[in-house]
Amino acid sequence: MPETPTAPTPPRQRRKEARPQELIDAALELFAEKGFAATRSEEVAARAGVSKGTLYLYYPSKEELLKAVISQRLSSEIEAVREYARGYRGDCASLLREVFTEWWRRVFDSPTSAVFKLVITEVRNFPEIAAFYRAEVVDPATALVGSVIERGIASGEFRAVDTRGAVMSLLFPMIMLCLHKHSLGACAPTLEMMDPHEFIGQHVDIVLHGLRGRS
Amino acid sequence: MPETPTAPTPPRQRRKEARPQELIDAALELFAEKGFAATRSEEVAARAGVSKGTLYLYYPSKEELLKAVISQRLSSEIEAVREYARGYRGDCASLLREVFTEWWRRVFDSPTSAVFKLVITEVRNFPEIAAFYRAEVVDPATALVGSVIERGIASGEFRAVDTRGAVMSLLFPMIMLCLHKHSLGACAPTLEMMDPHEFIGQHVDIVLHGLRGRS
Amino acid sequence: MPETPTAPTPPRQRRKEARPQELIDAALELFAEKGFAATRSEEVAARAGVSKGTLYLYYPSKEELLKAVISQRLSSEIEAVREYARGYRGDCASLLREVFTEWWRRVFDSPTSAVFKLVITEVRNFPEIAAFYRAEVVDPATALVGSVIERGIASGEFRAVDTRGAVMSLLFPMIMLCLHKHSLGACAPTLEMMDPHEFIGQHVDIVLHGLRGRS
Amino acid sequence: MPETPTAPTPPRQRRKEARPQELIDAALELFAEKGFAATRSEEVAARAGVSKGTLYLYYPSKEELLKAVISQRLSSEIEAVREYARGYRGDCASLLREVFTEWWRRVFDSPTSAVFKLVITEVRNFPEIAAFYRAEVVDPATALVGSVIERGIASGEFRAVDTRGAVMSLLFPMIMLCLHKHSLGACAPTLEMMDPHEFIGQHVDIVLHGLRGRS
DNA sequence: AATGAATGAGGGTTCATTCAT
DNA sequence: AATGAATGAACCCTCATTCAT
Repeated sequence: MPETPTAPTPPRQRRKEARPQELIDAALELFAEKGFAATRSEEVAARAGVSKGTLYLYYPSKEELLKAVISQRLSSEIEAVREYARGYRGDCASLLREVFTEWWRRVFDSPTSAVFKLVITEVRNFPEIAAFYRAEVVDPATALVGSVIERGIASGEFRAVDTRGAVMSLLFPMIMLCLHKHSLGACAPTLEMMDPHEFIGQHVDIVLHGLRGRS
Repeated sequence: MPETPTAPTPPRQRRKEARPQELIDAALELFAEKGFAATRSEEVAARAGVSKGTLYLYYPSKEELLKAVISQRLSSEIEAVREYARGYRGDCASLLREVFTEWWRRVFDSPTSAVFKLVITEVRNFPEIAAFYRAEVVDPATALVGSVIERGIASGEFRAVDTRGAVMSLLFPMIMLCLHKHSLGACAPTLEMMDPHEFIGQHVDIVLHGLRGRS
Repeated sequence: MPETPTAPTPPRQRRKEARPQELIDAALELFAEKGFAATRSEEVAARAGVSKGTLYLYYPSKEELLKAVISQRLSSEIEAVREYARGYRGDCASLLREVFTEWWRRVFDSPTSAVFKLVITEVRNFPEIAAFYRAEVVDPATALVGSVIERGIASGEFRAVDTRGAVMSLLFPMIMLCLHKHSLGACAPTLEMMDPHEFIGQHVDIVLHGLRGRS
Repeated sequence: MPETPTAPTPPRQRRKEARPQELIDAALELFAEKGFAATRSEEVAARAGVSKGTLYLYYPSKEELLKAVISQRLSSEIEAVREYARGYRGDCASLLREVFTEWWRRVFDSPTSAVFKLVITEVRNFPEIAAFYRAEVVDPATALVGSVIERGIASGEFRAVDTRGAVMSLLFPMIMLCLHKHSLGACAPTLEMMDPHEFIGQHVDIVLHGLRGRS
């Protein structure tokens, strides 16, 4: 009796392979919402649709699950940015405007936005996370954006500001947007809040505008 | 006999007046460092130099202590800003530049900087904090900064951007600076980081510059 | 090698069905012996042969365990009396003598005897227990015994005494017997104490005798 | 400046001497109401109108206070009964009827009624109380009432019942009345309850009536 | 592989007792 | 003598983790 060729993996089988991702997704939601310490591992399992014991079949402890959550999410995003920047051709401002409006808008809408809250919240308790985050996220991002701005300064397109500060001026509000989405923004409809996607565009515009011209 | 080798219990001190502030200070440090849930109430007591039981003489529960920490710290800062803005005479950009460089630098250097991390981290677990923070901090701050920018737009000093977004562009990096100080920034010496005080100045400068001229 | 000297933890047993009753039995013994407040929940668990945590798998709090102890024990006895009285045919005095000598002797010998001490001791702290006990035990018992005595008075078999008082004269010593068993009687062999079973018979005899004849 | 001769002891002075009794009274009320373990020593002090520390000036521990409560109350009652019986002249039934109706009614109305609940509740936790109560209360009372009944049997006034049981038939309801007053009776107005004073009279009447005549 | 009953260390909170004032 | 702030052992309950099924 041949299997239907269009369903190569029966549901049960597929389930099993999907478990780690389902657990990570559930954990990210809950850790970001309530904090790592305040989240019970049974809740994570329940949200992933499995029992408490099953969680421990995939991750040896709650702490390892946390590390997996952070590294797995960030790793895929890092790869996405690399891909992005690699193929880019154009001037400095355009690249920045492009990356920010495209990449950050996607990140803001995705579960990855929650990772920033998680990192902010838990780095001090887990040094490994600090090391990983700095090496894999902060440093590459700073280097990428920083080099673009430096090129802009060298070409006279931008004023001679402190590059590191300019990077912060550009990036910090992006991160804050993600943090806000998962903290105050999740508590009740914030009235006086500009639409996040539009804000990203306006913010990049204001900062790039502010970088131009004579100092 | 150089000194008594047995000092089992330091002499009890009766310091009813000073305790609440000492407990709040200790709690803010620890809550911001490890998170509310991961901080043991005994640690807070120990850092304040009292025993576990004494904490409960002043605050009926760990949760009430948290609320006291947040409201007490913010209340005094709110009062400070009010004082600041009340007596101010000058143009829009000057006011903003003044407030930001003076007030935010002071906040960044003070323990209050930790409150932002605490709020971001815990609002979703404690609705009361959300309500308080929105009513006492977010709304007044947005209104204050927003009205200044609107006046700038009305007078033609600024471009006609979305005011709410401009407020975010200005404020978000200030908050991120505070968050960073108590998360990644506290883990190890960050190499590629501009000096916070200088960054505040440069950031206000860039944004205000970016707000000027034709759209 | 006679036996393994290290038996650190007895093997875990999964006995979901039997646990509730075992916990209730252990709790009744200890609550009656030491009082509710003076009994540690860990003691109850230990006497039931489980760990502290297991207790809370079955009862959400010590207080709920107390309520379960009382209602479970009394409910089954109430059913027994109903059964008893339902099928009875005979004169008043005979019914009373029968019920008392049979039913009370059985109760006295059973763990249920301890419930009376528990109720006396804890009603004032737990209003729910008062309501339950009055509705399910006091009122039905008073009604049952009272109606029998009233029939006796109506038929001229008994003197015209106050029925409610006669009920008390009959029942109070039964309850006191149970209380005594779990208080002074449990402290050391009471010398001058008539055998409880014989006392029940003699007491019913004396009171019924005392109810007869002219007033 | 002469003092008023009608107030030889100024209020403060009088207060100090009255303290032990006030503390005992407060403790009896609270211990009987909530149980020894569930009563906080600060509550006792507060009800006696003093501070926590003052309690420990008069009694070295909560347990010693409990013992003082019980022995002090009972000692004075014991003395009262001795006084009563010493001077009595009359037949057996009359003595019993007299003692019961007079003495028990007074006890029922006084705070002493609470001591019975306290003894029942706490004997098993405090062996000293058991010894004291047995030696000073149970044994003398049993002996006194028992000897009267035995004289009644010897004279043919009573049937040849078991004396110890007859004592129990007489006394148990008196004690139950006291227990009830401080447990269920204190929770809400018990509807179907005969007036205690009248019940005492009727009960003695029924039992003495039941003891008479041929067996 | 999956489950969920069982465990027990750990943490929040209470309260008897002490002691500086 | 009186107070009440301070202490810390003890207790209720939770939850990460284990393991019998």
